[in-house]
Amino acid sequence: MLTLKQIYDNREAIVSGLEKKHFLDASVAIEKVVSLDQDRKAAQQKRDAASQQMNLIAKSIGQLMAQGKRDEAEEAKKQTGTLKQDIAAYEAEMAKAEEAQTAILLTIPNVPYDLVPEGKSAEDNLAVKIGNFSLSAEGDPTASAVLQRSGLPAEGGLSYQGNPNCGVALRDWKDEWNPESKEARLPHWELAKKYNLIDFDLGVKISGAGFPVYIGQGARLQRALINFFLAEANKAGYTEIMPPTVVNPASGYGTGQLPDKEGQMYHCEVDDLYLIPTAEVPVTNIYRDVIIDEDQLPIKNCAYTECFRREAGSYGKDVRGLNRLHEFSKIEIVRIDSPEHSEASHREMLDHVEGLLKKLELPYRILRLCGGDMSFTAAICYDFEVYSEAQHRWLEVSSTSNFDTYQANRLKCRYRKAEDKKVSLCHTLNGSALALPRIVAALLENNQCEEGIRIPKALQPYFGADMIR
RNA sequence: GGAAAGAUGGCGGAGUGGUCUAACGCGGCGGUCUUGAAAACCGUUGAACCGAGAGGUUCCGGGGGUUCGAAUCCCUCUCUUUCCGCCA
Repeated sequence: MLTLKQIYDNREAIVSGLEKKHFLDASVAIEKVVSLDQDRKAAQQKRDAASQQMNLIAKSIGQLMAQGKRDEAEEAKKQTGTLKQDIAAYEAEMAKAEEAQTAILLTIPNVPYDLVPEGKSAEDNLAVKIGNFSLSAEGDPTASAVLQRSGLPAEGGLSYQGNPNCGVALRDWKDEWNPESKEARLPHWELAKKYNLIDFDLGVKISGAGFPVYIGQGARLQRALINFFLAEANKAGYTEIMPPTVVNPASGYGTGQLPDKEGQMYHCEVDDLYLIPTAEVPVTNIYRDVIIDEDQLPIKNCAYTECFRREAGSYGKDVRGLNRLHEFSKIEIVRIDSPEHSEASHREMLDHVEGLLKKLELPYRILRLCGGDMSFTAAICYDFEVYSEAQHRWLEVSSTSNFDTYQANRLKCRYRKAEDKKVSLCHTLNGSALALPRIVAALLENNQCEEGIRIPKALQPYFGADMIR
Protein backbone atom coordinates (compact mmCIF):
# COMPACT_ATOMS: atom_id res chain seq x y z
CA MET A 1 0.00 0.00 0.00
CA LEU A 2 1.27 3.45 -0.86
CA THR A 3 1.59 5.87 2.03
CA LEU A 4 -0.24 9.17 2.15
CA LYS A 5 3.07 10.91 2.60
CA GLN A 6 4.33 9.45 -0.67
CA ILE A 7 1.19 10.64 -2.38
CA TYR A 8 1.40 14.16 -0.97
CA ASP A 9 5.12 14.50 -1.61
CA ASN A 10 5.33 13.17 -5.17
CA ARG A 11 1.86 13.22 -6.52
CA GLU A 12 2.73 13.75 -10.17
CA ALA A 13 5.56 11.25 -10.21
CA ILE A 14 3.26 8.68 -8.68
CA VAL A 15 0.54 9.21 -11.25
CA SER A 16 2.97 8.85 -14.15
CA GLY A 17 4.59 5.84 -12.47
CA LEU A 18 1.23 4.15 -12.11
CA GLU A 19 0.57 4.76 -15.75
CA LYS A 20 3.76 2.90 -16.57
CA LYS A 21 2.27 0.01 -14.64
CA HIS A 22 -0.87 0.33 -16.74
CA PHE A 23 -3.03 1.24 -13.80
CA LEU A 24 -5.96 3.01 -15.38
CA ASP A 25 -7.33 6.26 -14.05
CA ALA A 26 -4.38 6.77 -11.73
CA SER A 27 -4.97 10.48 -11.30
CA VAL A 28 -8.63 9.93 -10.50
CA ALA A 29 -7.80 7.36 -7.83
CA ILE A 30 -5.12 9.55 -6.29
CA GLU A 31 -7.46 12.54 -6.35
CA LYS A 32 -10.07 10.51 -4.50
CA VAL A 33 -7.57 9.33 -1.89
CA VAL A 34 -6.50 12.89 -1.19
CA SER A 35 -10.02 14.22 -0.88
CA LEU A 36 -10.98 11.39 1.48
CA ASP A 37 -7.93 12.23 3.54
CA GLN A 38 -9.11 15.83 3.79
CA ASP A 39 -12.50 14.56 4.93
CA ARG A 40 -10.90 12.43 7.56
CA LYS A 41 -8.70 15.23 8.84
CA ALA A 42 -11.64 17.62 9.11
CA ALA A 43 -13.65 15.01 11.00
CA GLN A 44 -10.75 14.26 13.31
CA GLN A 45 -10.26 17.89 14.19
CA LYS A 46 -13.90 18.14 15.20
CA ARG A 47 -13.75 14.86 17.05
CA ASP A 48 -10.58 15.83 18.93
CA ALA A 49 -12.08 19.13 20.05
CA ALA A 50 -15.27 17.47 21.24
CA SER A 51 -13.36 14.73 23.01
CA GLN A 52 -11.21 17.25 24.78
CA GLN A 53 -14.26 19.08 26.08
CA MET A 54 -15.79 15.81 27.15
CA ASN A 55 -12.67 14.78 29.01
CA LEU A 56 -12.56 18.09 30.83
CA ILE A 57 -16.18 17.82 31.93
CA ALA A 58 -15.78 14.24 33.03
CA LYS A 59 -12.77 15.20 35.09
CA SER A 60 -14.54 18.10 36.71
CA ILE A 61 -17.47 15.90 37.60
CA GLY A 62 -15.11 13.61 39.38
CA GLN A 63 -13.69 16.50 41.36
CA LEU A 64 -17.14 17.89 42.22
CA MET A 65 -18.24 14.49 43.42
CA ALA A 66 -15.18 14.23 45.60
CA GLN A 67 -15.96 17.60 47.11
CA GLY A 68 -19.55 16.54 47.74
CA LYS A 69 -20.99 19.14 45.36
CA ARG A 70 -23.62 16.80 44.04
CA ASP A 71 -25.87 19.41 42.46
CA GLU A 72 -23.10 21.01 40.45
CA ALA A 73 -22.02 17.60 39.27
CA GLU A 74 -25.52 16.79 38.10
CA GLU A 75 -25.60 20.10 36.25
CA ALA A 76 -22.34 19.26 34.48
CA LYS A 77 -23.66 15.89 33.45
CA LYS A 78 -26.38 17.52 31.42
CA GLN A 79 -23.81 19.13 29.16
CA THR A 80 -22.45 15.81 28.01
CA GLY A 81 -25.48 14.48 26.19
CA THR A 82 -25.04 16.18 22.84
CA LEU A 83 -21.26 16.09 23.03
CA LYS A 84 -21.38 12.35 23.23
CA GLN A 85 -23.55 12.15 20.14
CA ASP A 86 -21.28 14.54 18.30
CA ILE A 87 -18.21 12.48 19.08
CA ALA A 88 -19.89 9.33 17.86
CA ALA A 89 -20.96 11.08 14.65
CA TYR A 90 -17.49 12.48 13.98
CA GLU A 91 -15.91 9.12 14.63
CA ALA A 92 -18.29 7.48 12.22
CA GLU A 93 -17.34 10.11 9.67
CA MET A 94 -13.65 9.45 10.23
CA ALA A 95 -14.08 5.72 9.98
CA LYS A 96 -16.11 6.01 6.82
CA ALA A 97 -13.55 8.21 5.10
CA GLU A 98 -10.68 6.03 6.22
CA GLU A 99 -12.38 2.86 5.10
CA ALA A 100 -13.15 4.27 1.68
CA GLN A 101 -9.59 5.52 1.41
CA THR A 102 -8.07 2.17 2.32
CA ALA A 103 -10.33 0.43 -0.16
CA ILE A 104 -8.94 2.62 -2.93
CA LEU A 105 -5.35 2.38 -1.74
CA LEU A 106 -5.57 -1.40 -1.84
CA THR A 107 -6.38 -1.25 -5.53
CA ILE A 108 -3.42 0.99 -6.35
CA PRO A 109 -0.28 -0.97 -7.25
CA ASN A 110 3.24 -0.05 -6.27
CA VAL A 111 4.96 2.66 -8.27
CA PRO A 112 7.75 1.30 -10.47
CA TYR A 113 11.25 2.76 -10.26
CA ASP A 114 12.52 4.87 -13.12
CA LEU A 115 14.73 2.02 -14.25
CA VAL A 116 11.71 -0.13 -15.05
CA PRO A 117 11.13 -0.22 -18.81
CA GLU A 118 7.87 0.78 -20.42
CA GLY A 119 5.79 -2.04 -21.78
CA LYS A 120 2.64 -4.06 -21.59
CA SER A 121 3.61 -7.71 -21.50
CA ALA A 122 6.41 -10.25 -21.28
CA GLU A 123 7.38 -9.27 -24.84
CA ASP A 124 8.55 -5.92 -23.55
CA ASN A 125 10.83 -7.17 -20.78
CA LEU A 126 14.40 -6.10 -21.11
CA ALA A 127 17.09 -8.75 -21.04
CA VAL A 128 20.01 -7.26 -19.18
CA LYS A 129 22.30 -10.24 -19.14
CA ILE A 130 22.73 -13.65 -20.62
CA GLY A 131 25.05 -16.27 -19.24
CA ASN A 132 26.48 -19.74 -19.80
CA PHE A 133 25.54 -19.06 -23.36
CA SER A 134 27.71 -18.48 -26.33
CA LEU A 135 26.21 -16.31 -28.99
CA SER A 136 27.51 -16.47 -32.50
CA ALA A 137 25.78 -17.35 -35.74
CA GLU A 138 24.94 -15.00 -38.49
CA GLY A 139 22.01 -15.28 -40.81
CA ASP A 140 20.03 -17.55 -38.59
CA PRO A 141 16.54 -16.11 -38.37
CA THR A 142 15.55 -18.10 -35.32
CA ALA A 143 18.71 -17.20 -33.52
CA SER A 144 18.32 -13.57 -34.41
CA ALA A 145 14.78 -13.62 -33.18
CA VAL A 146 15.89 -15.05 -29.88
CA LEU A 147 18.61 -12.49 -29.61
CA GLN A 148 16.32 -9.68 -30.47
CA ARG A 149 13.83 -10.79 -27.91
CA SER A 150 16.59 -11.03 -25.36
CA GLY A 151 17.29 -7.38 -26.01
CA LEU A 152 20.99 -8.02 -26.35
CA PRO A 153 23.09 -6.82 -29.25
CA ALA A 154 23.52 -9.48 -31.91
CA GLU A 155 27.22 -9.84 -32.27
CA GLY A 156 28.58 -12.70 -34.21
CA GLY A 157 26.64 -15.84 -34.82
CA LEU A 158 24.48 -17.65 -32.43
CA SER A 159 25.03 -21.13 -31.20
CA TYR A 160 24.44 -22.64 -27.88
CA GLN A 161 27.73 -24.27 -27.11
CA GLY A 162 26.13 -26.73 -24.84
CA ASN A 163 27.74 -27.22 -21.53
CA PRO A 164 31.37 -28.36 -21.84
CA ASN A 165 31.69 -29.15 -18.16
CA CYS A 166 28.76 -31.47 -18.34
CA GLY A 167 30.05 -33.24 -21.40
CA VAL A 168 27.24 -32.09 -23.61
CA ALA A 169 28.07 -32.23 -27.26
CA LEU A 170 28.23 -28.97 -29.11
CA ARG A 171 25.13 -28.47 -31.00
CA ASP A 172 23.70 -25.93 -33.33
CA TRP A 173 20.64 -23.90 -32.61
CA LYS A 174 19.46 -24.66 -36.11
CA ASP A 175 19.40 -28.36 -35.35
CA GLU A 176 17.50 -27.74 -32.18
CA TRP A 177 14.87 -25.83 -34.00
CA ASN A 178 14.62 -28.33 -36.78
CA PRO A 179 11.87 -30.83 -36.15
CA GLU A 180 13.56 -33.17 -38.61
CA SER A 181 16.62 -33.39 -36.45
CA LYS A 182 17.35 -36.97 -35.57
CA GLU A 183 19.16 -35.94 -32.48
CA ALA A 184 16.22 -34.05 -31.09
CA ARG A 185 16.50 -34.16 -27.37
CA LEU A 186 13.93 -35.60 -25.07
CA PRO A 187 11.80 -33.29 -22.98
CA HIS A 188 12.13 -33.77 -19.25
CA TRP A 189 8.82 -35.59 -18.85
CA GLU A 190 10.15 -38.30 -21.13
CA LEU A 191 13.51 -38.36 -19.42
CA ALA A 192 11.71 -38.63 -16.09
CA LYS A 193 10.01 -41.73 -17.35
CA LYS A 194 13.11 -43.16 -19.02
CA TYR A 195 15.18 -42.97 -15.84
CA ASN A 196 12.24 -43.49 -13.47
CA LEU A 197 12.75 -40.18 -11.70
CA ILE A 198 9.28 -38.71 -11.52
CA ASP A 199 5.89 -40.37 -11.78
CA PHE A 200 3.25 -37.88 -12.83
CA ASP A 201 0.46 -40.44 -13.14
CA LEU A 202 1.03 -41.68 -9.63
CA GLY A 203 0.68 -38.11 -8.42
CA VAL A 204 -2.67 -37.88 -10.18
CA LYS A 205 -3.77 -41.02 -8.40
CA ILE A 206 -2.75 -39.81 -4.97
CA SER A 207 -3.59 -36.12 -5.22
CA GLY A 208 -4.30 -34.82 -8.69
CA ALA A 209 -2.62 -33.24 -11.68
CA GLY A 210 0.27 -30.99 -10.73
CA PHE A 211 1.42 -33.10 -7.80
CA PRO A 212 4.29 -35.22 -9.08
CA VAL A 213 5.83 -38.09 -7.18
CA TYR A 214 9.63 -38.00 -7.17
CA ILE A 215 11.21 -41.41 -6.98
CA GLY A 216 14.68 -42.78 -6.30
CA GLN A 217 17.30 -40.64 -8.04
CA GLY A 218 14.56 -38.11 -8.82
CA ALA A 219 13.82 -37.66 -5.14
CA ARG A 220 17.52 -37.56 -4.40
CA LEU A 221 18.00 -34.81 -6.96
CA GLN A 222 15.32 -32.77 -5.21
CA ARG A 223 17.02 -33.17 -1.88
CA ALA A 224 20.41 -32.39 -3.39
CA LEU A 225 19.14 -29.14 -4.88
CA ILE A 226 17.41 -28.09 -1.67
CA ASN A 227 20.58 -28.72 0.32
CA PHE A 228 22.74 -27.03 -2.28
CA PHE A 229 20.60 -23.90 -2.37
CA LEU A 230 20.36 -23.68 1.41
CA ALA A 231 24.09 -24.21 1.80
CA GLU A 232 24.83 -21.47 -0.71
CA ALA A 233 22.41 -19.10 1.02
CA ASN A 234 23.99 -19.84 4.38
CA LYS A 235 27.41 -19.15 2.89
CA ALA A 236 26.08 -15.80 1.68
CA GLY A 237 25.02 -14.89 5.19
CA TYR A 238 21.33 -15.73 5.13
CA THR A 239 19.81 -17.14 8.30
CA GLU A 240 17.89 -20.31 7.64
CA ILE A 241 14.26 -20.27 8.73
CA MET A 242 11.88 -23.18 8.76
CA PRO A 243 8.44 -21.58 8.95
CA PRO A 244 4.95 -23.07 9.01
CA THR A 245 3.52 -23.84 5.59
CA VAL A 246 0.03 -22.72 6.51
CA VAL A 247 -0.74 -19.15 7.56
CA ASN A 248 -3.63 -17.20 9.02
CA PRO A 249 -5.51 -14.50 7.10
CA ALA A 250 -3.60 -11.68 8.81
CA SER A 251 -0.37 -12.97 7.26
CA GLY A 252 -2.06 -13.26 3.89
CA TYR A 253 -3.05 -9.61 4.11
CA GLY A 254 0.39 -8.63 5.36
CA THR A 255 2.21 -9.70 2.22
CA GLY A 256 -0.64 -8.90 -0.14
CA GLN A 257 -1.96 -12.33 -1.17
CA LEU A 258 -5.26 -11.29 0.35
CA PRO A 259 -7.74 -9.95 -0.44
CA ASP A 260 -7.38 -10.01 -4.21
CA LYS A 261 -5.45 -13.23 -4.84
CA GLU A 262 -7.53 -15.40 -2.58
CA GLY A 263 -8.38 -17.82 -5.38
CA GLN A 264 -4.74 -18.67 -6.00
CA MET A 265 -4.22 -20.16 -2.58
CA TYR A 266 -5.46 -23.40 -1.10
CA HIS A 267 -7.70 -22.59 1.83
CA CYS A 268 -8.42 -24.86 4.80
CA GLU A 269 -11.82 -23.46 5.53
CA VAL A 270 -12.51 -25.29 8.76
CA ASP A 271 -9.60 -23.53 10.45
CA ASP A 272 -9.40 -20.51 8.13
CA LEU A 273 -5.77 -21.20 7.23
CA TYR A 274 -4.08 -20.85 3.87
CA LEU A 275 -1.38 -23.05 2.35
CA ILE A 276 1.50 -20.77 1.50
CA PRO A 277 2.18 -20.00 -2.18
CA THR A 278 5.76 -19.07 -1.25
CA ALA A 279 7.96 -18.89 1.85
CA GLU A 280 7.88 -15.13 1.40
CA VAL A 281 4.56 -15.11 3.23
CA PRO A 282 5.54 -16.62 6.60
CA VAL A 283 9.12 -15.34 6.53
CA THR A 284 8.18 -11.73 5.77
CA ASN A 285 5.31 -11.80 8.24
CA ILE A 286 7.82 -12.44 11.01
CA TYR A 287 8.35 -8.70 10.79
CA ARG A 288 4.69 -7.68 10.77
CA ASP A 289 3.99 -5.01 13.41
CA VAL A 290 7.64 -4.87 14.38
CA ILE A 291 10.04 -1.98 14.88
CA ILE A 292 13.60 -3.06 14.13
CA ASP A 293 16.69 -1.24 15.35
CA GLU A 294 18.67 0.12 12.43
CA ASP A 295 21.81 -1.76 13.42
CA GLN A 296 19.95 -5.03 12.87
CA LEU A 297 19.56 -4.22 9.16
CA PRO A 298 19.78 -5.68 6.65
CA ILE A 299 17.95 -8.73 7.91
CA LYS A 300 18.79 -11.66 5.65
CA ASN A 301 16.68 -14.79 5.88
CA CYS A 302 16.31 -17.82 3.69
CA ALA A 303 13.86 -20.65 3.83
CA TYR A 304 13.06 -23.85 2.04
CA THR A 305 9.39 -24.70 1.91
CA GLU A 306 6.93 -26.50 -0.23
CA CYS A 307 4.82 -23.98 -2.13
CA PHE A 308 1.19 -24.48 -3.05
CA ARG A 309 -0.56 -22.80 -5.94
CA ARG A 310 -3.98 -23.45 -7.33
CA GLU A 311 -3.07 -21.70 -10.59
CA ALA A 312 -6.44 -22.20 -12.25
CA GLY A 313 -6.88 -21.36 -15.89
CA SER A 314 -3.85 -22.43 -17.90
CA TYR A 315 -3.55 -25.55 -20.02
CA GLY A 316 -1.53 -27.12 -22.77
CA LYS A 317 2.17 -27.49 -23.30
CA ASP A 318 2.99 -24.59 -21.01
CA VAL A 319 1.97 -26.69 -18.06
CA ARG A 320 3.38 -30.05 -19.13
CA GLY A 321 5.65 -31.97 -16.86
CA LEU A 322 7.33 -29.80 -14.30
CA ASN A 323 6.56 -26.50 -15.98
CA ARG A 324 3.71 -25.61 -13.69
CA LEU A 325 2.76 -27.47 -10.54
CA HIS A 326 0.33 -27.18 -7.67
CA GLU A 327 3.01 -28.13 -5.20
CA PHE A 328 6.70 -27.50 -5.60
CA SER A 329 9.85 -26.90 -3.59
CA LYS A 330 11.45 -23.51 -3.44
CA ILE A 331 14.21 -21.81 -1.52
CA GLU A 332 13.39 -18.18 -0.93
CA ILE A 333 15.66 -15.36 0.20
CA VAL A 334 14.08 -12.45 2.06
CA ARG A 335 15.62 -9.18 3.13
CA ILE A 336 14.41 -6.33 5.27
CA ASP A 337 16.51 -3.24 4.80
CA SER A 338 16.73 0.51 5.17
CA PRO A 339 15.70 2.64 2.17
CA GLU A 340 19.29 3.85 1.77
CA HIS A 341 20.73 0.38 1.46
CA SER A 342 17.96 -1.55 -0.28
CA GLU A 343 19.28 -1.02 -3.77
CA ALA A 344 22.65 -2.48 -2.79
CA SER A 345 20.81 -5.34 -1.11
CA HIS A 346 18.86 -6.01 -4.26
CA ARG A 347 22.06 -6.16 -6.29
CA GLU A 348 23.57 -8.63 -3.84
CA MET A 349 20.51 -10.81 -4.15
CA LEU A 350 20.71 -10.75 -7.93
CA ASP A 351 24.38 -11.69 -7.76
CA HIS A 352 23.55 -14.53 -5.42
CA VAL A 353 20.88 -15.96 -7.73
CA GLU A 354 23.09 -15.56 -10.76
CA GLY A 355 25.88 -17.33 -8.90
CA LEU A 356 23.63 -20.33 -8.36
CA LEU A 357 22.85 -20.58 -12.06
CA LYS A 358 26.52 -20.26 -12.90
CA LYS A 359 27.37 -23.07 -10.54
CA LEU A 360 24.62 -25.20 -11.99
CA GLU A 361 26.06 -24.44 -15.44
CA LEU A 362 22.67 -23.68 -16.89
CA PRO A 363 22.20 -21.21 -19.72
CA TYR A 364 20.31 -18.29 -18.27
CA ARG A 365 19.20 -14.79 -18.92
CA ILE A 366 18.20 -12.01 -16.61
CA LEU A 367 15.23 -9.85 -17.49
CA ARG A 368 14.26 -6.54 -16.05
CA LEU A 369 10.50 -6.74 -16.13
CA CYS A 370 8.54 -4.00 -17.81
CA GLY A 371 5.83 -2.04 -16.03
CA GLY A 372 3.03 -4.15 -17.43
CA ASP A 373 4.55 -7.52 -16.54
CA MET A 374 5.57 -6.72 -12.99
CA SER A 375 3.67 -7.93 -9.98
CA PHE A 376 1.25 -5.59 -8.25
CA THR A 377 3.50 -5.00 -5.26
CA ALA A 378 6.97 -4.73 -6.83
CA ALA A 379 8.84 -1.49 -7.44
CA ILE A 380 11.42 -3.28 -9.55
CA CYS A 381 11.79 -6.91 -10.45
CA TYR A 382 14.26 -9.10 -12.25
CA ASP A 383 13.33 -12.52 -13.56
CA PHE A 384 15.87 -15.26 -14.07
CA GLU A 385 15.12 -17.75 -16.81
CA VAL A 386 16.98 -20.88 -17.81
CA TYR A 387 16.99 -22.20 -21.32
CA SER A 388 15.35 -25.54 -21.83
CA GLU A 389 16.90 -27.26 -24.78
CA ALA A 390 14.24 -29.78 -25.52
CA GLN A 391 11.34 -27.39 -25.10
CA HIS A 392 13.12 -24.58 -26.92
CA ARG A 393 12.03 -22.01 -24.45
CA TRP A 394 13.04 -20.02 -21.46
CA LEU A 395 11.71 -21.14 -18.10
CA GLU A 396 11.34 -18.71 -15.26
CA VAL A 397 13.17 -19.94 -12.17
CA SER A 398 13.43 -16.83 -10.04
CA SER A 399 11.78 -13.51 -9.54
CA THR A 400 13.82 -11.14 -7.40
CA SER A 401 12.10 -7.95 -6.38
CA ASN A 402 12.39 -4.85 -4.31
CA PHE A 403 9.04 -3.79 -2.90
CA ASP A 404 10.32 -0.48 -1.55
CA THR A 405 7.99 0.51 1.33
CA TYR A 406 4.87 -0.81 -0.36
CA GLN A 407 4.73 -4.14 1.42
CA ALA A 408 6.22 -2.75 4.63
CA ASN A 409 3.42 -0.21 4.88
CA ARG A 410 0.82 -2.92 4.92
CA LEU A 411 2.92 -5.05 7.25
CA LYS A 412 3.71 -2.11 9.52
CA CYS A 413 7.34 -3.17 9.39
CA ARG A 414 9.41 -0.23 10.58
CA TYR A 415 12.88 0.51 11.81
CA ARG A 416 14.27 2.97 14.31
CA LYS A 417 17.08 5.09 12.96
CA ALA A 418 20.25 4.97 15.03
CA GLU A 419 20.89 8.65 14.61
CA ASP A 420 17.67 10.40 15.61
CA LYS A 421 15.59 7.47 16.91
CA LYS A 422 12.90 8.27 14.38
CA VAL A 423 10.71 5.45 13.16
CA SER A 424 10.12 4.89 9.46
CA LEU A 425 9.14 2.14 7.06
CA CYS A 426 11.61 -0.52 5.98
CA HIS A 427 12.12 -1.76 2.47
CA THR A 428 11.34 -5.42 1.87
CA LEU A 429 12.91 -7.58 -0.81
CA ASN A 430 12.68 -11.18 -1.79
CA GLY A 431 13.67 -13.61 -4.46
CA SER A 432 13.62 -17.27 -5.33
CA ALA A 433 16.99 -18.88 -4.91
CA LEU A 434 15.72 -21.04 -6.46
CA ALA A 435 12.49 -22.79 -7.44
CA LEU A 436 13.22 -26.45 -8.12
CA PRO A 437 10.94 -27.84 -10.83
CA ARG A 438 12.11 -25.85 -13.81
CA ILE A 439 15.70 -26.14 -12.68
CA VAL A 440 15.21 -29.88 -12.68
CA ALA A 441 13.59 -29.70 -16.12
CA ALA A 442 16.52 -27.75 -17.54
CA LEU A 443 19.12 -29.91 -15.80
CA LEU A 444 17.60 -33.07 -17.21
CA GLU A 445 17.08 -31.75 -20.70
CA ASN A 446 20.32 -29.84 -21.12
CA ASN A 447 22.61 -32.45 -19.62
CA GLN A 448 21.32 -35.58 -21.28
CA CYS A 449 23.84 -37.65 -23.13
CA GLU A 450 24.12 -41.23 -24.22
CA GLU A 451 25.36 -42.55 -20.90
CA GLY A 452 22.73 -40.77 -18.88
CA ILE A 453 22.23 -37.33 -17.39
CA ARG A 454 25.24 -35.45 -16.15
CA ILE A 455 25.08 -33.78 -12.78
CA PRO A 456 26.87 -30.42 -12.60
CA LYS A 457 30.04 -30.47 -10.57
CA ALA A 458 28.77 -28.15 -7.85
CA LEU A 459 25.82 -30.41 -7.25
CA GLN A 460 27.69 -33.71 -7.23
CA PRO A 461 28.65 -33.63 -3.53
CA TYR A 462 25.01 -33.12 -2.65
CA PHE A 463 23.71 -35.69 -5.10
CA GLY A 464 26.38 -38.24 -4.32
CA ALA A 465 27.07 -39.18 -7.93
CA ASP A 466 28.18 -37.54 -11.14
CA MET A 467 25.43 -38.91 -13.29
CA ILE A 468 21.90 -40.20 -13.37
CA ARG A 469 21.99 -43.52 -15.15
C1' G B 1 -12.46 -33.29 22.14
C1' G B 2 -13.39 -31.95 27.88
C1' A B 3 -12.20 -28.49 32.02
C1' A B 4 -9.97 -24.20 34.13
C1' A B 5 -7.16 -19.78 34.03
C1' G B 6 -5.50 -15.76 31.39
C1' A B 7 -4.33 -11.65 27.38
C1' U B 8 -1.45 -4.60 30.33
C1' G B 9 4.50 -0.72 27.38
C1' G B 10 10.95 -3.70 24.37
C1' C B 11 10.46 -7.73 28.48
C1' G B 12 8.58 -9.21 33.47
C1' G B 13 4.59 -7.56 36.27
C1' A B 14 0.99 -4.37 39.58
C1' G B 15 -3.55 -2.09 38.88
C1' U B 16 -10.96 -4.49 39.86
C1' G B 17 -15.05 2.73 38.17
C1' G B 18 -12.44 9.23 38.68
C1' U B 19 -5.19 12.54 40.39
C1' C B 20 -3.89 5.86 35.11
C1' U B 21 -0.46 11.48 32.83
C1' A B 22 -0.38 2.93 33.93
C1' A B 23 3.25 1.56 40.04
C1' C B 24 7.62 -1.39 40.59
C1' G B 25 11.56 -4.26 38.39
C1' C B 26 14.62 -5.52 34.04
C1' G B 27 16.44 -3.66 29.55
C1' G B 28 17.71 0.84 26.49
C1' C B 29 19.52 5.95 26.28
C1' G B 30 21.99 10.31 28.73
C1' G B 31 24.81 11.93 32.93
C1' U B 32 27.78 11.92 37.83
C1' C B 33 31.98 9.28 39.74
C1' U B 34 36.52 6.69 37.26
C1' U B 35 42.95 6.56 33.83
C1' G B 36 39.21 3.12 31.61
C1' A B 37 35.48 -0.32 32.89
C1' A B 38 32.24 -2.37 36.51
C1' A B 39 29.28 -1.04 40.60
C1' A B 40 26.50 2.79 42.75
C1' C B 41 23.65 7.11 42.17
C1' C B 42 20.68 10.83 39.20
C1' G B 43 17.76 11.74 34.98
C1' U B 44 15.21 9.83 30.80
C1' U B 45 12.41 6.06 27.97
C1' G B 46 6.22 3.77 23.31
C1' A B 47 3.20 4.21 18.71
C1' A B 48 -0.47 6.47 15.39
C1' C B 49 -3.14 10.75 14.08
C1' C B 50 -4.57 16.28 14.21
C1' G B 51 -2.15 21.08 14.70
C1' A B 52 2.25 26.55 11.98
C1' G B 53 3.05 26.13 17.16
C1' A B 54 1.39 25.82 22.06
C1' G B 55 -0.87 21.76 22.53
C1' G B 56 -4.68 18.05 21.60
C1' U B 57 -6.88 13.10 20.39
C1' U B 58 -6.57 7.77 20.22
C1' C B 59 -4.25 3.09 21.77
C1' C B 60 -4.11 -1.80 28.22
C1' G B 61 -5.87 -8.87 22.60
C1' G B 62 -10.30 -7.51 18.54
C1' G B 63 -15.40 -5.77 18.30
C1' G B 64 -19.75 -4.02 20.87
C1' G B 65 -22.29 -2.23 25.42
C1' U B 66 -23.19 0.21 30.52
C1' U B 67 -21.50 5.18 32.62
C1' C B 68 -20.71 12.12 33.03
C1' G B 69 -16.17 8.99 33.31
C1' A B 70 -13.70 2.09 31.74
C1' A B 71 -7.22 -1.16 31.78
C1' U B 72 -11.02 -1.93 35.65
C1' C B 73 -18.13 -3.69 34.98
C1' C B 74 -21.26 -6.52 31.04
C1' C B 75 -21.68 -9.16 26.15
C1' U B 76 -19.08 -11.34 22.15
C1' C B 77 -15.04 -13.03 19.17
C1' U B 78 -9.96 -14.42 18.75
C1' C B 79 -5.73 -16.24 20.79
C1' U B 80 -2.55 -18.24 24.74
C1' U B 81 -1.36 -21.23 28.96
C1' U B 82 -2.30 -25.38 32.34
C1' C B 83 -4.64 -30.14 33.36
C1' C B 84 -7.22 -34.43 31.13
C1' G B 85 -8.02 -37.27 26.50
C1' C B 86 -5.86 -38.58 21.72
C1' C B 87 -1.20 -38.73 19.18
C1' A B 88 4.33 -38.66 15.56
